[in-house]
Amino acid sequence: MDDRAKRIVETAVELAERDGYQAVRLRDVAASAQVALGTVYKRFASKEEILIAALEQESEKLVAKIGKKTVPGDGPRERVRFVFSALTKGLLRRPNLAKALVRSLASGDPNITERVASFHALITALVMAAIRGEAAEEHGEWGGDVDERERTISSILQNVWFASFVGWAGGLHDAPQVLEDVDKTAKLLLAV
Amino acid sequence: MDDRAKRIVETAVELAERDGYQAVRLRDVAASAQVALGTVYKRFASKEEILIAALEQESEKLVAKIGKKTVPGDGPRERVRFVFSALTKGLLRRPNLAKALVRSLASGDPNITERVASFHALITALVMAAIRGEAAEEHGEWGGDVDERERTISSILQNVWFASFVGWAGGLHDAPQVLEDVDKTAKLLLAV
DNA sequence: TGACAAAATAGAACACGTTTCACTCTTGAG
DNA sequence: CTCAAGAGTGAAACGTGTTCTATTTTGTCA
Repeated sequence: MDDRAKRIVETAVELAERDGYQAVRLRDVAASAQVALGTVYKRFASKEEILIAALEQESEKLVAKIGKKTVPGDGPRERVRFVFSALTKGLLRRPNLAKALVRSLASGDPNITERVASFHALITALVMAAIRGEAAEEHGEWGGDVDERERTISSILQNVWFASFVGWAGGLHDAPQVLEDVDKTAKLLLAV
Repeated sequence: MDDRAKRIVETAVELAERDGYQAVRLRDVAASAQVALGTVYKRFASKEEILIAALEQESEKLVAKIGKKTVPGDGPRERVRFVFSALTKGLLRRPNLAKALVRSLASGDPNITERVASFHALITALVMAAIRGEAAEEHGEWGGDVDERERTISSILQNVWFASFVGWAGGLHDAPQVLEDVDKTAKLLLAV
């Protein structure tokens, strides 16, 4: 990502953080990033793509912080709770931004499918590492020893988290509920 | 819902079914429904609200069909599978419509929170009935005997289904995967 | 340094959701 | 039957995402 692209994403993040999705007006983004509107569209195909790039950036930051060292906690359940708590709190630190990002994530835009998938993969790696009590850093090659059951459980937890997060974004319930939903699920799926 | 409102929703459904969300142009909806654009906005606050009304209508039809009689199947797991299968297939019969509806459901628009919640409740009732092996019809007053564990499991299954459905709508995976995700979850959460 | 292709720019233009307005039609109370 | 109030209408207008174009700037290479 070149300099201009970075400024564009950064500006979008600032606007989304301050006033939410609808406040990310591309003319404003362009102006704030000191770039022409045409340049914005040279870098990104749509508003959604800018926000997905922002999600990628933000989630990578978060995951880097969370996944760097071994997840603390005594058993899988506690570690899973830790990871989702960190993830949720990290995102909720800027609620408007989080809502805007979730909206893009759930937009169903076929052009961003790949990025959505990679976000999914990122979280899966994190959760699996938490279940096993490892650091997620080495998400490259952990060979064929991926337990199918663990993968399934990670996927379920992630789906529950995502759905609940979308619910939060839509005003269906508050933030602690998101964590509680994940926690209840973990209680049923993980022995300890 | 008066006559005009019905025509509006019906037209929106037709357009969404034919060519998806972006094809639901409100000027076209108005024209096709033989109504002025202002009348559309007298009935519905936004495009999202029209689509949510459509979702309500469609899901009520589906649930009526599914929930009328006792869900077939030998154990909770089989019955849950039946319900989600019917739900998923029913929606996938018109994929473009389904995608458009999911998009509205996940839009995060605060103005439709209540309808989203009631959709949620509808599915929950259906799933709980399936677990118990009852008909969902009497979702009114089944008193204080709502098993907390059953409610939690229903909620998890629903969340997994929703998240996976959103994934399908975004092109992340195909339709059978949605059912498989739910099924795997049910296998882990329900004894039989 | 000069020429030229690629990239950036300013700004107009278009599409569609949404709002507004001036006008007409329908309806129901008296 | 009359008429005021509300509902419906057609059209214009606005905001913002997206596209297009003509012009200028930039970076590379001879």
